[in-house]
Amino acid sequence: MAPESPVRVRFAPSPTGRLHIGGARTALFNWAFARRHRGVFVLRIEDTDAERNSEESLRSILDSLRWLGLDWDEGPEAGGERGPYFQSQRRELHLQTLERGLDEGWLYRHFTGPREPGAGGEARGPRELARFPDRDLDPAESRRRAEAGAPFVIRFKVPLGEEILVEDGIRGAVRYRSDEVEDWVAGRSDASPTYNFVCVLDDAAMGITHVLRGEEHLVNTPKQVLLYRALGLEPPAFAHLPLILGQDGRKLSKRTGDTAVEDYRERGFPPEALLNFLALLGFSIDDHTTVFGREELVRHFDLARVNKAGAVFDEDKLRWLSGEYIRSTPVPELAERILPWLRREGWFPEGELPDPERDRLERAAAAVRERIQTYGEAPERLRWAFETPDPDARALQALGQEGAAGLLEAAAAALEREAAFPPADFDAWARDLAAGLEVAAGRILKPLRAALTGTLGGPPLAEILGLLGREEALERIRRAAARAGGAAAAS
RNA sequence: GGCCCCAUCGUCUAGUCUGGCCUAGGACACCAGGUUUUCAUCCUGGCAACAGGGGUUCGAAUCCCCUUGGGGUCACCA
Repeated sequence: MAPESPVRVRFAPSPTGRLHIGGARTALFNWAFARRHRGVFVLRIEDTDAERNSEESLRSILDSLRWLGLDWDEGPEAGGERGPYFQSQRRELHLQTLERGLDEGWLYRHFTGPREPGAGGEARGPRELARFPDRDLDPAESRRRAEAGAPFVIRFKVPLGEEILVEDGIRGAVRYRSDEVEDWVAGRSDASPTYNFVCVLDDAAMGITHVLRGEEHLVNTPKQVLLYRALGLEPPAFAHLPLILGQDGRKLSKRTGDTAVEDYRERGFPPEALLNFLALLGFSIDDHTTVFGREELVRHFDLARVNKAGAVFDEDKLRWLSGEYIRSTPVPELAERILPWLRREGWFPEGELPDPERDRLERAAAAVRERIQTYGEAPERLRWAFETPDPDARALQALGQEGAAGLLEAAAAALEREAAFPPADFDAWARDLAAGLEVAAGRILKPLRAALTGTLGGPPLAEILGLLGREEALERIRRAAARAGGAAAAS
């Protein structure tokens, strides 16, 4: 792009629901494109569907964008010179332009009977495009009937026999013949303008230079290009992003799984991971870079590197990436991140944590860091530490082993004798203990683990001991010893 | 069905524009082995793809055509 025409892109969601994964990816690519070209990223709210709009949706969308770290330069709560940023606030311009189109003859009133329910709808044949006789109605007559109260919608009078060339930044040249474009509705019977109409007016008013949007909009493009022509305006550059597909290979929808960004947030995916994953859907930096952050994305973002084919949303890969980010998070920060989930279990109080609690939290974070892929998995991995464990089958077996009771008693006694808790060099301590009792280390360690956590997996014993604390640990060991096979201890 | 888009491992992709360096590279998943007191992490190895057919060319994953397959869209929703 020429330097004198700075890039201006926009993300234009309608506040009729939470931010969808597909929308987030569109926002991300627009954001990256703007940042890459030192341009402006605009957020515009398409709130023209009064029926379905909600304040709650708007809040949720802004929230999700911010959570992902996608900051907008102009838009709600950011302001800007090219506002308003709520579509509904441009109503005056929209209505005036509707009038103008009628006057200039590129729009016409289509007088409808008592609410023709959509001209077509179902599978339609080749030439049954929406063209209506009112197209050629005398303007004066048209006005007269309107004033007489006859119901009508306003349609775009698609010129016949024209070629419409869309130079798509991702797909290249896409050609349409205007004869294949229907006389689309620009103004509803209640006088409100429709999406295709206002979208163009707003993009023009806001000086949008590049429109990057989902492929489902590709077929809208010829309609919009025709409108730009009628308006005597130069259309922006278009680029249609490949669709995000569900496991079934179709456009991602609620049927296939979670589709809202908030769903992933609630399940405890780090925003960096979701962002990274989204960037990988239809884009790649090179032949080997998989894990990268926003800065790197911006540095490398290029429409030429965006794919044409749709991409299946693979949650396994998202989970892996998420685990990757968690493992690279420093313990104190990870502690902070998983805290909300642990609080939800009632394991930590609200408010500032006192030092002992903070220490416990960090030990907990360290214990799960390499064992979870989402923050949401932390509680299940840590339950044993905060609640009395219920030994599982394998743990029971370990506890029932010959001599388990005696070995546990011996371990408890040895632990009690140690000045430090847990022993400074746990491995050496365990070795010595095993040697003293003349058994293999595993004979002691397994039941110990079972007694402490109720399962045979989990973090290293030293960490378990540290997290539990001397008192609780000893109590668990003794309690388990009392229940373990005591008779066998003698043998 | 009309129109439009697309087509490399099961999945995300590199390579395609600017044919040869591709006996097609990386990642996820899966399988096997190793490290680890356990689980996990980590390391090593393995499995696995150019949809099919015609051209063009000395040479095609790369260019052209056809077929097949998949998707999008056909609202007074955006």
